[in-house]
Amino acid sequence: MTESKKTPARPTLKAVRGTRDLLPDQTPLWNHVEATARALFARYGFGEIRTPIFETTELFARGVGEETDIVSKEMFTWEDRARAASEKAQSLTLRPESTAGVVRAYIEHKLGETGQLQKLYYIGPQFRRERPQRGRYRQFWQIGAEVIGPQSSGSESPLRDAEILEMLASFLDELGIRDWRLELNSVGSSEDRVRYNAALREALQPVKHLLCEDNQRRAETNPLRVLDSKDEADQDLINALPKIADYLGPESAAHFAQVLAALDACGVPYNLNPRLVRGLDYYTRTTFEFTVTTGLGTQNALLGGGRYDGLSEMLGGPKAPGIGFAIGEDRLILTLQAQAEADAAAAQVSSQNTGENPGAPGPASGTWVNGRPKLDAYITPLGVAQNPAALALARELRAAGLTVEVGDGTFKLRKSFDIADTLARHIILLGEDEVSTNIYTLKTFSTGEQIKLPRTELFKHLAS
RNA sequence: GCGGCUAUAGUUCAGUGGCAGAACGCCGCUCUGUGGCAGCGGAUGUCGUGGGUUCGACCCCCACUAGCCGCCCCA
Repeated sequence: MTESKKTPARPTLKAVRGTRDLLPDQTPLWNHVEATARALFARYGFGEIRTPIFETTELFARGVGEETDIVSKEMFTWEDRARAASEKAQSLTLRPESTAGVVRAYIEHKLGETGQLQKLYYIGPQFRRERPQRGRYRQFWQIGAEVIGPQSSGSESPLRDAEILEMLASFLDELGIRDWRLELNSVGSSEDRVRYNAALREALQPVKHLLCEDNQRRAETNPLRVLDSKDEADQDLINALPKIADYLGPESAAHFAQVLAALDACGVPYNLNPRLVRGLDYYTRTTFEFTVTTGLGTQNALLGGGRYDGLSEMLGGPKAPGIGFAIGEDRLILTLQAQAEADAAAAQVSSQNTGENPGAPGPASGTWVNGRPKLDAYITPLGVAQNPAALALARELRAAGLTVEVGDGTFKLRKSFDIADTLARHIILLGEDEVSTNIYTLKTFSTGEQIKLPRTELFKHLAS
C-alpha cells in the first residue's frame, strides 16, 4: 500500500475557454506566416507598430462603436483599482481589434504633424468574449495594417485602397492560399449611408413581416445588417432591396471606380458584393473581405477591412483618412493546414492509382521532425564519465552554428541510436577512446556510413 | 447568449448494467561500443466533474464544466 493513491483529487488546471496553447509542432508554421507578412509589408514601405493589448474602454466604445456586437457584448472589461482617493477607477478593456489603438497612437504621437503618409502594421493577439467554434477563439491573432495620414499626404487616394488589396492578394498568393475570393463593396460616405439607410427602411417597411425573426429585429435596429443575413427563405426579398451603389454620392462613386480601375490594371480579381456590410461602425467607402472555401467551415472570412475616413476625428484627433485590414491569423493557419491535408490525401490517391510511392512529401519526410528540420548531430556520451566532454563538444559545435542535441551517459546505446535517428542526421559517439584521442566517431543515418574524424574534420563534415 | 453532438491510456478510438480494451507511441528484455526490423514482456487510466437510480454504473437519469459543429456576429 503506497500513499500515492491517497493524494487528494485536485482540479486540473486548464487553459481558459477559447484560449489555447501553440506547441512547438505548430509554431514553425505561425512563424513562417508572420515572417512572410513582415518581409512583404516591408517591401510596401510599412513599419511595425506595437500598441498595448489593453486600452481604455472608452477608446473602443467611441472607435469601434457603442452599438456594435463587439462593444455591446463581447469585450473583456474590468475596472482598474483607484490607487488614491483623488484618483478615479478606470474602465479598461483587452483590445478586441487593433485599428482603434493604432489610430489612438497616431493621434497621441502627432504622427499627422510629420505630413507623411503613415504605413503601419501589427501582429498580435486580440480578445473577444464570444462562443468558441472553428476559426473563432477568445484570444486570437491578427496581422493587420493601416495606411493613414493627413489628406495632403494622399491618404484618401483610391490608389491606397487598391495598393492594400493588391498587397493582400500577393500575400495570400505567396503563402500558397488557393481559391481565395475578394469580396468588394463601397458603403459610401457617412452622408451617403444616412440616405441609403432611409431608403432601406422604406423598402423594408412593406415586406418586413415576411422576414425571419432576426431580420425583423435588424430591420428596426440596423437595416444594413439585413443585407448580411444567411437566412435562405429571405434571400429573394433581400436581393430585391435597394443597392448601396445607387446611393453613392459622386465623390464616393468616383473613388470606388478608381479603386476598381487600379485593381483591373494590376490583374487582381474581385467580386462586387453589394451586400457586404461590415460590423464596425467606422467603415466608410471601400469595404472588403477575402474568403476561402477550404478549412474554415462557415467562418469563411480570412480577413476583412475597409476605409475609415472619419475615425481619427471620432477619437478627438485631426482629420486623418485611412484604410486598413486585419487578417485572422488563426484562420489563415487553419486554411493552410486544411490545404496541406487535402494535398496529402490527393497525393495518396494518385500514388495508389499509379502504383508508385512518391514518398512522404513535405515536413513528414526524413529531414523533418514535428515540423522542424532535423538537427545536424546528436552526441552520445558512452557512460556518465563522458557527459562533461559531450557537453563541451556540443558547446563548440553550437557556437559554430550547428544544431546539436546531447544525450545522457546513462542511456543505453540502442536507445541513443533510436533517439538520434529520430532527431538528427548524424550521431557522434563519445567514449573513452574518442575523448582521449580527440578522434570522433560519426555515423550518418541516411547512408549508414561510419567514419572516424579529428575535431577539425568533424566541423567541416557536419557543416557540409 | 441560443441549439445539436461529444468527453474512456500520451494519441486516435472501440466497448458492455457485473474483471478496463485495441492500434500507434512509451518503457524493458532478447542485444553492456552500433539503432531502424523482428520477437517477448510491461505500465498505460480518479472511464471530464458532481449528484441520482440500482444489489452493482464507464454504461441509465440530472446538473455542471470543457471541446467540436452551427446560430448570432466577426478575423
